[in-house]
Amino acid sequence: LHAESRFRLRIEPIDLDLTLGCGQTFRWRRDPDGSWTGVVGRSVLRLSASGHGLAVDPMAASPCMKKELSIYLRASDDVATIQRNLGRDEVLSKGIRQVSGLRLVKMDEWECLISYVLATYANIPRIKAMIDSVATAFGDQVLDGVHAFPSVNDLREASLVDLSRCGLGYRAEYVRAICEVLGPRDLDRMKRLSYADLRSELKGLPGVGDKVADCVALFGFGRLEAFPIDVWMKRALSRLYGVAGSYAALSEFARRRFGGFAGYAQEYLFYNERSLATAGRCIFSEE
DNA sequence: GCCCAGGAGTGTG
DNA sequence: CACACTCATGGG
Repeated sequence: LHAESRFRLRIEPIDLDLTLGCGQTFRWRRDPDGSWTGVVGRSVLRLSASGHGLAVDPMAASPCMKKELSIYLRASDDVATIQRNLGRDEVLSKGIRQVSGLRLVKMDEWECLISYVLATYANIPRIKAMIDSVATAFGDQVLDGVHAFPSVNDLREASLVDLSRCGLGYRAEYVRAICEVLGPRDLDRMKRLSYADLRSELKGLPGVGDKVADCVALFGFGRLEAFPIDVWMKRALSRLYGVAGSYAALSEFARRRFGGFAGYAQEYLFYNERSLATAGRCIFSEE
């Protein structure tokens, strides 16, 4: 690890508040000046808006950080095409331009899996605290007070007691069990599975049900057709589309309605529903 | 102190 | 398949 100077990343459109603050990823914090500092792989990066992209200040740099960040922020996603596609939806059509800077992220598969197992039945501030605590306890320090997310082997060596000390509650047992069940090459192999097969294999892991499996498929494995449905999405689907029912039924609704970019639609709707609850503001409304 | 959380697992009707 | 109950804990 060595210090490196600031560089630019061409990526457009992107809004850091929307992308890093919407609750899809948990290792970023917003600085008072509007920049965001977080951990990607073994790099610690400070991002700020700059012209047609981002200015990146590496606080701790790793060899492939530019490529890693580009992948992480899904720089090659053609947001204009995605929005044109989703904009055919009557509900999304009106306000979709306001969230054009909300990009999905593509996290490391392992980090994403554990993060969303921890995310069950907890609020976002607590999820961040749990993940920071796990990283601090078991991950390599890459900068003063900042630790990379622990590898499979790092966590495999952690005892259940030490995991519990991170404030994970009953989730500690899930993490331990996943370390036990998951073979060293399993996640790599799963990258080649179809969405349906990937989903069903993820659901075979302890602590992974319908919703977590879809989150990991979307934010970890980059399957844009995945449409995670949590309490917020149930509210959104009920309020905006008048639909309710089982996970399978709502999934089928989303698949037919939003198609291969359902994941983007999900994050737009998730952000919208949460900002309605927390700030009383919303972009999308029912017909 | 109370409430609830980007649910999952298990048991029962 | 639908529902009920429990799970351990901390941030708001």
